Amino acid sequence: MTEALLRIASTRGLQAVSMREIAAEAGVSLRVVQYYFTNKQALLESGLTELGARMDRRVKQRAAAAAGELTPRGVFAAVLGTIVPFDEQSRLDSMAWTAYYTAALTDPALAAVGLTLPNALEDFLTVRLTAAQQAGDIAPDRDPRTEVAGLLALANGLTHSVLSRQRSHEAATKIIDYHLDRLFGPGAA
Amino acid sequence: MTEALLRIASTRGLQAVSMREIAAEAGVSLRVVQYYFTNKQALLESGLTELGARMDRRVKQRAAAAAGELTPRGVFAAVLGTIVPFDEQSRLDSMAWTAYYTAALTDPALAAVGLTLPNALEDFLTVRLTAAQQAGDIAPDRDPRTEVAGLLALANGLTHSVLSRQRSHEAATKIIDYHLDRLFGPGAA
DNA sequence: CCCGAATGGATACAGTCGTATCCTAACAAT
DNA sequence: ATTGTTAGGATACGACTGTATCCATTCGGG
Repeated sequence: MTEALLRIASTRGLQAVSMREIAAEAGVSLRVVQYYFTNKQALLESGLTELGARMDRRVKQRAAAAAGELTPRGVFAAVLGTIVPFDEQSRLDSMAWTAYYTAALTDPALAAVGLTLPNALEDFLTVRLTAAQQAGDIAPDRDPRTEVAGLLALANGLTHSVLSRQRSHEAATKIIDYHLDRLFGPGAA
Repeated sequence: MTEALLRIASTRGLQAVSMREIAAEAGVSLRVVQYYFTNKQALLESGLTELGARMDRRVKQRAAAAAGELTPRGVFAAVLGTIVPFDEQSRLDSMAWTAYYTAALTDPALAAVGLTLPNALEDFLTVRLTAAQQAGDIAPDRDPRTEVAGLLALANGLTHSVLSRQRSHEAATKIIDYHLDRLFGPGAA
């Protein structure tokens, strides 16, 4: 049901999401949609929550795949590489995510839910980078939080250019790797 | 009239834009809105065009203010510094721009208009950076287009974090300057 | 057995949407 | 002076929206 919502949001936009459209997409009656989600607001929030859960799942999946050698750089490559859409499903999810992000800019209720994950991500990576700095993996004159903010902003910006088909996933990944090389590269300690 | 449209789009979102709302905001009757813009589609496109014109004006204004010493780095600082919102008006315009960008992801008609300026910007900066490279201002092993793409993505990502009030304009500018230092810094030639 | 809760189909309601139509004015050119 | 174009007020239309109501099932515990 929430899947039907996200399918519509990612292909036709959040403004095309109506209770009747979701009912049709999910193959149920309007009443059923009303039954499981009392409000449209509740429905929208459930979509955002599900989107966050998917993102979380993807990061963990990717981290598990690259397990064993979880270097600080590996963690960053996994997380940032997950933000930029890399297959059709993650592209669709990114579309929906962008739609939600934009809606949240003018809808405080959505903003509260939507900012949770990005903030958690920034905190998580900052902790990791601070630890990496103390271990001598990156130069001491770098400010971990600023670096993390820059990398996340870069990943988000690249996501946009990938979504609008200005750039391929590979091109975006190369740019990220380039920046990670700079951060974790030689002359770090 | 188009101003009324952008005022609504930037404060209440593009989905809150209706012909009647614009009429009320502009203090005219519904018929007048219909008269000057035959379609809602035409109305939306006029808003996007106006938004691009404003952005263009701002860049030129900033370039003129920093005139005289138009180093390659100065050009980049001016352009990227203009992308990240720096006052209330540019913040509102960025809000509207984001709304349009998102709408364009699922509306081909808007995408055609909306991709013109970003592409022109990337081309413009790439030409500048290529020239700077030939003049020895940046290292020969850098790929100008890739660098430009990375910087624009960074500026766009930072814009988002500024809009959602995760970061101040000053913090964003500092991150950009840091990256420009790296690109144009010593050891370039 | 049966009765209340969970589940869901059908339909109705008031509002908003984009668009179209009908009717005045004003003003410029013939 | 009349005619045509530009400009705009008032209102109507059908489509769609979120939400509410009324009713029919199904099903598990008393």
